[in-house]
Amino acid sequence: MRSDDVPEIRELTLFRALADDAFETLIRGAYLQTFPPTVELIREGDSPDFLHVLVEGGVELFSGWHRRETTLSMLAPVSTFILAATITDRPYLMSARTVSKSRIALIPSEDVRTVFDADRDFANAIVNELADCFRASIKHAKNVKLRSSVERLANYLLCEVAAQGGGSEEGQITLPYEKRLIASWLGMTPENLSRAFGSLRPYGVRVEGALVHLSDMSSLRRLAKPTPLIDDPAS
Amino acid sequence: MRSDDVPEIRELTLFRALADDAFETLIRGAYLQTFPPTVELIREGDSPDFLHVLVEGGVELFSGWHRRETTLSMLAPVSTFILAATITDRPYLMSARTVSKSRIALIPSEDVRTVFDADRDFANAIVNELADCFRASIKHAKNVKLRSSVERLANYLLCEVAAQGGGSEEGQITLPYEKRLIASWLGMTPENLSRAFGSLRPYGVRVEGALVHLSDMSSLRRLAKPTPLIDDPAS
DNA sequence: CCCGGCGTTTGATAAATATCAAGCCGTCCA
DNA sequence: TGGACGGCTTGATATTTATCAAACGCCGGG
Repeated sequence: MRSDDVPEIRELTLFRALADDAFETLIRGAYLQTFPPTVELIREGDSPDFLHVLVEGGVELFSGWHRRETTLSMLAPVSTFILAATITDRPYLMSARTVSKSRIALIPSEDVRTVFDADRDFANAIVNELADCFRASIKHAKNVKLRSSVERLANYLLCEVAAQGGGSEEGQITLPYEKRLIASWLGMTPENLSRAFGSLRPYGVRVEGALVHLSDMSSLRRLAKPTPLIDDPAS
Repeated sequence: MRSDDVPEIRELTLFRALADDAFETLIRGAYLQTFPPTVELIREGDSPDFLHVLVEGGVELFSGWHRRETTLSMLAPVSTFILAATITDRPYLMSARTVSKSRIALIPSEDVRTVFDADRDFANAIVNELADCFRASIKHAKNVKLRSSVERLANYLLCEVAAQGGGSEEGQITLPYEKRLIASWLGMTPENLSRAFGSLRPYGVRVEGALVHLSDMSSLRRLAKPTPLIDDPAS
């Protein structure tokens, strides 16, 4: 790894509390690599050689089964991925591909396990990260099992407008990636996402390419019935 | 806690490697309680006062949203639950209720966090438990998002027959709990589960109450197309 | 022993979602 | 600059799944 990349990694929540020598162990065998879009980084079923840390760009976690495919997570910097597989040394459950040009740190799994055993702060950070991933996954399952596709889209839009700093009555968001990915993450086909946008029109949702205008968020909220126990990524 | 209950707890994977004094800290404030069936133990949104350990019986983890409800996990002894909420001290994402008479150990969350910080073996066990929960949740999401309800049922039956020690060509299983719970876990209505059983008849599936006979598992397997990355609880 | 309740099944129907097909519209590349 | 490609939309249709209603049967309580 280039030495001027190191401070950047050091700043990540996962590594901030780490003792210097433990950190040194981790990065000794680590790479920081840049990938173009749509590169498959990981194939589900393979063994976890490296813990991955997305430093810049975007990554999709997805899974396939007999001609079907679904997106399970969209990652933004800074996130680790396949932490659970790394820690327990079991095969990946998801594949990963870049959605845009991305910089990714690759840390040998064995080193992660070594430092995990030796450094309590690191172990602590790992556990918190894992717990967050678990909770996110539960929320995802609840979203899919409890709501219709229109309801999922409505809630997605409300989450995005909050994240992108819109008002509480109207707002505007730019979809952060292709609609087909949003559709797949929300558990529907692209055609269905289009139609779902259409059926949100009476609730003040207007789409122009990647731009979405929300002109009546109260009414949208009445339809979406958001709850922190599904929709709040921080809760 | 009654002193003759202690050895039983001590045997659990989570506590086996634990130093004596650390274990003592955990046990000091703990209860072991017996609950009748259908008691609501935890309500989603509440704060995690206790880590729960199911010692005997059965527990359903479920979640509701506006008149809808879904089962996210069925627990058999010995399992912990709401570990993630306990560790990160955030509200429960799921409710829990007993499905049968159950004995459950309740360990104050604060004690769990204290021992977690002090004892490396315990931290290690916690992380493995968490990683397993996370992976199970991912598998659940994949199952729901990638397969139809008939496919989910077919795979469920194959999992059960393997767990209950059936052969590889034919076998018989007894459903471990009410069909409505299985339906809810598989993400369908009870009516639909009935019909799904019906459409598996040509694949050698015959139902008699809680007994299910599988007379042509090869054909069932061709339909189900099981994969360890969704169906193997141990992988 | 009979009764009532609840879980289950079955049927009829409706709603949600996917599939197939075609056309549109950008972008990228030759 | 023309064209090819991929993503998006729209329409028609098929499939999947849910809902509503009724009947059955098991099981526990009076």
